[in-house]
Amino acid sequence: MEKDRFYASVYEAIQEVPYGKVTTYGHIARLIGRPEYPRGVGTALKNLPSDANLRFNESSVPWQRVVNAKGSISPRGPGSQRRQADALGQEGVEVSQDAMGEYSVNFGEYGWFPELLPSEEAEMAQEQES
DNA sequence: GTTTTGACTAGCT
DNA sequence: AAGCTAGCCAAAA
Repeated sequence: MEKDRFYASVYEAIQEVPYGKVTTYGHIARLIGRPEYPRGVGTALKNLPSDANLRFNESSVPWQRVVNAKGSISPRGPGSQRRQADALGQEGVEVSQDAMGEYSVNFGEYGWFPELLPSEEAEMAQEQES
């Protein structure tokens, strides 16, 4: 199904976000060729399986490295924001919390926004050979 | 089945 | 500058 391919693309793209860096839902959407559907990236993450036997699951996909365009951790279930903030802190990403309780990261220091996925660059290089 | 919600965002007020 | 809208479409209701 098309949606499954979309999910897989989302997970694959997120796996290329480097340790200690963060990117946005919108950026992932653009990287996989669906610039108009950043919301789908969020949906895919919401449905990320916990089952360790599956190819894509909570430990194989660095879900914590995805934040919203404002640089903050998107609100969802209670405690979930805190969990993500902790996960990021674990890998050296500073997460600050404002008076409103909103967690955010500094893109200048931690942002990761390539034009192409590293894997795609590799393919491009491959084609150059002759 | 149909309708509403929502890990979103760029563009307008 | 803070808030609203349209567009998006899978999930949940």
